[in-house]
Order: sequence, then C-alpha cells, then structure tokens
Amino acid sequence: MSSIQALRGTRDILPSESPLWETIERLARHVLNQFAYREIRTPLFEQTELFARGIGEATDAVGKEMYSFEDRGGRSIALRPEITAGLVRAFIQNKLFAQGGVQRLWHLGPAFRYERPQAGRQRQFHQLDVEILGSRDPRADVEVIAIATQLLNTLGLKALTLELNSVGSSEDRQSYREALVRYLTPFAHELDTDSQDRLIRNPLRILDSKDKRTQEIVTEAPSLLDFLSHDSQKHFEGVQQHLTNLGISFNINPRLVRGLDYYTHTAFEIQSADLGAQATVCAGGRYDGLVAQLGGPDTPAIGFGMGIERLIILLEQMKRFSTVPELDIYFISRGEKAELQSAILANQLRQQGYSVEVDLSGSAFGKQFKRADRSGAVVGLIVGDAEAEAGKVQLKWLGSGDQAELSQADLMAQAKDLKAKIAQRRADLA
RNA sequence: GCGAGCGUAGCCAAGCGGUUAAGGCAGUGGAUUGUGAUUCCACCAUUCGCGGGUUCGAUCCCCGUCGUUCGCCCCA
Repeated sequence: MSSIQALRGTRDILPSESPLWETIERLARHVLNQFAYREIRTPLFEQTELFARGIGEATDAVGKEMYSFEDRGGRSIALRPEITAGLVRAFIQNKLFAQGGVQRLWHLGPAFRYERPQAGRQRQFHQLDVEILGSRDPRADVEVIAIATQLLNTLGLKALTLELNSVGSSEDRQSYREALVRYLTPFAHELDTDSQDRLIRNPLRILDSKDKRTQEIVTEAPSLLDFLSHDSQKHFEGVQQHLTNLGISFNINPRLVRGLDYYTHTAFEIQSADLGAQATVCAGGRYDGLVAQLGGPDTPAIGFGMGIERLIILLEQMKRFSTVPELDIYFISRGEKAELQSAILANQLRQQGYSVEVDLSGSAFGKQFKRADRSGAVVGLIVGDAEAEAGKVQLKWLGSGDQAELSQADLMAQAKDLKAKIAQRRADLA
C-alpha cells in the first residue's frame, strides 16, 4: 500500500471502459452537429473571482466545494466547479457576441468539486455542456432540451423523466421567497434541522427537502408558479407549447429549484430512477442575467450540463455497447526471420487500412494461437520458419479454423479482397 | 462537514482467536520445437490496507488512521 494511489474522488478510465466514452463522445458530436452547435474548449482553471461572481458566493459549489489555491504569482485560481461560467467568460472575452445573432456552443470536459464521493458523484467528473446565447425565444429553451432528449434517446436510454419548472425573473423569485418565508416561519420548529438552516440561507431549497414532515408542510406552501409575472408566465407557456409540438413529454414540477444563483425562468432536469441518490443525469436552465453580470453585453442564454459518469452508470446497466476493440488481423510468428517478415507484412497491412496486432512473446505457437483467439481478431496470419524460407504465410480464419497457405506477395496483392471478406465475416457474426 | 457498512493475490472470494491463509477466474511455464475457447501438471499472499493495543498466540477482538462503498448535505 505504499505505492501512490489516485486521489479520492478521482478515477482512471481504463481501456475496458474507454470505448463507452468514445461512443458517448461520438454520438454527442453527431447530435450537436445536427443542431448546428459548435465546440468551444476553455481552460480547466480560471480566476476564482469568475466563479464567485458568476455562480454565487453563497452556493455550496463555490462556498465549500471549490478547489481554489494561490499560484506562484499570488493569483487566486480555482479548478472549474462547472463549465458554464468559463464558457461565458470566453464568450465575452473573445467578443463572440459581436458576430451577431445567436451563438450555439458546446463543451465536454472535466469539472472539479471537493465533495464526499458517492454513487454518481466524484471530485473530478465530466460534463457535456451545451449553451445557446443571444435568444430570449422559448424555442431556444426547447432547442437545448431537444438536444438532451435526442442524445439520450440515441444512446437508447428509456425511463427518463423531464422535470420542468420556471423560477421566473429575479423579481418574481424575490417576492416568492418572501411569501414562502412568511408561510414557513410559523412552522420553523417543525422543519428538519437542515431546512431550518435553509430558511435563512436559501428558503427555496426547502421545497425539495427529503424530510417527511417538511414535505407535509411544504405541500400547503404557496406555489412559485403563482408568483410569475405576466411575461414570465408567457415564456413558460411558450416553452410548454413548443415541447408539446415536438412530442417531448414533461412533468411540471413547481418544486424544482436549481442550485446555482444565475438561473432565471426555465429550469429543467432529466432524471432516472436507476441512479441511486443522484437521480439527475442532465440539468439546466435559462440564465438571462449572467453574461451582463460578468461584464458582457446584456445577453439572454440557456443551457444544460449532462453528467457523463452518471450517463455511463445507466449505459452500463443496459450492457448495450460492446467493449471489444475491432481487430482485423493477429500475427503469429516464431523464429528470427519469420518475426522480421511478419513485422514488415504487418506494417504494410496497416498502411492498407487494417488493424493489426503482432504477437511479441516469441512463445510456443499454441500460446500464440490462444492469444490470437482472445484478441477478437478475425484473421490470424502465421509465419514460421518454413513459411519464412518459402516467402509464404498461413492465413487462418479464427472463427471457423479454415486455413490456407499463400505467398506473401499474393497476400498483399489480394489485400483489398481480404478486407471485404473480413467485413463480411464480422457482419455474419453480428 | 455528518452517519453507516466494508478492506484477504490482477479479479471474485472462504477462513472469524492457535500457524500449512481454502477454492475459482486470469496469468506464467510444461505435457505438445508448428495450430486456438478441451484436458492434465506445476508455479502464482513469509501474509490478510497501515499503525498501535489486548492476548501465551491475532486475518479474526479493541483503538486510531487511510482507502472504499452507500446515505445526509449539496449537486451533473
């Protein structure tokens, strides 16, 4: 145990898991392309102040969970606890607003929070972040939701629910907050201790308390939806209308409250029952004030973050994706001359577009065949002393065991043919 | 930050106070200098996360510590 371990809450993504990550990344890229979103890559760390100002000093993500430190120049730096703030900073700094119209952006990468790890939660975790800046139109809200649902559908995930709410403008929320506190204060001593604390710090969060008694009290509480201004209400109705038009079903949840300060109007979460305590795979909302708050021009925006690790948990439960690499050819050779020849042939075949693995062990043919079998290759090419002398090679179909000898020159001459046959063989198996 | 469970090989594990620390998978070598999911044999933990304590004796009991898992808080 004296060897160095990965830090708590961090994890290695091993070769057995990385194909799943690649699948998610590939499909995400594809769907985002369909929606005309463009990738942006921003730094993993930023000035601490960006997060303090953008996300909110009082939020847990910033107040107690941020990895912040002083660099060698005495600047206060933080690893990003989420992606939106940095993306908005880049939007402002690079004056992307000057290109007019709306900007559709996405980014996939790690974020960091100093929390106790548990199911679906790590200190370094990955998020797909999708944002559309410059539109107040409810269709923009629905567009990002449509991206999320299409991506999840493409991955084959079922049994997810879209929870939808509007938290209104900051004025709406302010008046609601007062009404809520007015209602709850007489019950203060009956609330669970966490909620008593929240009554002062962040009353809206009491709405989704897990405590039974608190839940009972909250059922009778005034509803946020009754405090929406006319405009807020109209926007919310627009969102619902467009969702319905697109055939995306949703569940209005007046208790859905987002954790970060910058949200306004639309708030949504996509949840799964199969994730344990962290049910949310994807969460987002509108943040019309954030860009201005960070020093940019007044720009409405909406987006979401999707937790890749949580997605992976769901996909692994389905066991739908293969983790076996696609290997065409496995080279078996023994003897100095044979090993030399097979190295050359392997390289030529790679240049022809094959994926080729060469057995380097020099061990008995029996062992090499065993490894060839397990490698998942379709074809085994064997060069021993006899073949090396005669300039030949044994071509073996590892599935059926059929084997034929041909000259190395013929092998290369028929390389195109072979490729079609390998594809055919693989299709037959699938 | 708080609560609970668990740490025996690369993986899955049995043992729960007496000293040879089961078994399975994987791996390596061999039976078989050249043909693979069959079979057989051998090898693979001076040691049970780490430190301390109790005991004649501790993988097993106690304390601490680290890690891990699940939950709370919070969140993707």
